[in-house]
Amino acid sequence: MSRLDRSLIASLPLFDGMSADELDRILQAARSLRVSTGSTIFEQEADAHSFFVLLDGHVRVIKTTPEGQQVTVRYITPGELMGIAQALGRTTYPATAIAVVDCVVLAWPGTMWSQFAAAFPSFGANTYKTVGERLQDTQMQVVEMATKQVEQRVAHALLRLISQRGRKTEEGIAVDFPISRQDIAEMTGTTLHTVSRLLTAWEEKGLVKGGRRKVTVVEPHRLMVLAEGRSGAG
Amino acid sequence: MSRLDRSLIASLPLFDGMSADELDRILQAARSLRVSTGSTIFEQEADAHSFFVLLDGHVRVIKTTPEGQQVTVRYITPGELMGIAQALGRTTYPATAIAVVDCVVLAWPGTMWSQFAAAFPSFGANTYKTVGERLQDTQMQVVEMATKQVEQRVAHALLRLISQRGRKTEEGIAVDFPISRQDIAEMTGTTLHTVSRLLTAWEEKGLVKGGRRKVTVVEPHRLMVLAEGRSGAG
DNA sequence: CGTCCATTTGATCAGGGTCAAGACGAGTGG
DNA sequence: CCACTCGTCTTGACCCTGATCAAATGGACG
Repeated sequence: MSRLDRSLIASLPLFDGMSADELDRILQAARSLRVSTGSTIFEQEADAHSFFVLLDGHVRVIKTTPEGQQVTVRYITPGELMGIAQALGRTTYPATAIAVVDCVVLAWPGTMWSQFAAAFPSFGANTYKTVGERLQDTQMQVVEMATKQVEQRVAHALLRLISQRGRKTEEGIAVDFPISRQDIAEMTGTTLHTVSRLLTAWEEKGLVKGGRRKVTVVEPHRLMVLAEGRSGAG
Repeated sequence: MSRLDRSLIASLPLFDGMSADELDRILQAARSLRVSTGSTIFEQEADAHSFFVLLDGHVRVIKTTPEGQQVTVRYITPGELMGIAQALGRTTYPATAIAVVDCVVLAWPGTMWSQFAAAFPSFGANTYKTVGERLQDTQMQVVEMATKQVEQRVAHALLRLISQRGRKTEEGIAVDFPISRQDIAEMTGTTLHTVSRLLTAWEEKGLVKGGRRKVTVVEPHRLMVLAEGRSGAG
């Protein structure tokens, strides 16, 4: 295995304020993995042997119910932590992580998490900030599911996708990894049929442009109006 | 104001592993408040001047949408932290907290949170454990809302209420604070009408017993069967 | 060229929201 | 002590959103 260079992680907010020497020490403990599309990085209920940072690619984090239904909890972008069961006081992973494209990740033994947090205060603080942000995101999602119609939820989900993982094209802003109708349904608590119907309707109105495992938002602003919902919109 | 005695907090898990001296130092910085039923302890979007520990009573934490709809995020039990915007890296409260009965709370200036976390590592660790647990609870809730029918969600909510805040009576296990149909609706993302119909139906089957702002679960086990839902239940 | 997967689209229908009244019970003021 | 009022709860009627069932179409890739 080739030596990991500190430039891999130096620019990540997670390691903000750490010296070159500290970064090297952290990297020494890491191993880097290539994960091919569709492979599982860690699995719900499994022993949390490691925690990870995604360097490149995109990861979908899902929870599966006892009945086998899947709910997508979040997508992970390069630079983000994942599988931090230790930071949540758990010994098993609360969800499953699947690479939606070929990925590069760094992995550390789970037991090192508390050492890192103690030795590098900014690392601990940044992790907890991440956890705090995820709590707020998740609470927002609960509010949305409790109060908004499916159409608004799907519109919101699309807007979040393009704002955080969008890529400009000549047609508009596309989600820069393959995403199916089923995937969107699992993010919003609906069915692929409903998502398909919505996207078709929006495409007819010129708001979006679809494709096989592909969505491009043509008119973000009008989609935003839709996402706000009917109250006050006549 | 009378001096606060360390016995008030010594038994709380949050302060586990702290010496008498440390507890005294923490209490010196605290002020205690009595909050009467229905009063607001802190308000969504307001500047997070303080964080709190509930000593006695029950608190409902709600989020209000721009359209004015309310969603109950959680109920706080004695001993729990609340309003810990600082631990989430925020300067404003993400939700509103309302006393559902007369309450006693301790409050500390928000600026002290990071000092506490630094000076008393177990305090910091315990807080983050709380945040982690809430993240998991909230994710569970998302999964439930995405995959379960209203009947199952309401059944689950009731079971959680009595398991965490239940009081045994001769009729069964009652929620030990006043809770209306509307409150239950706001916890589960439905309407008071649907909750009312469900409770009436369950009462006819002998599962629960209702009352004005009061619910008693007579047969937790049968309610649990309902909460599991139809898949596999015939 | 055939197979597999994603997507589309139609038809049906039920869960549960909305609208509308009323009943019930608790607290209040006369 | 009673009448009144307000907030909670119940119940009926209706209907809409979105799930379910079913099938066909269309690309992508081997």
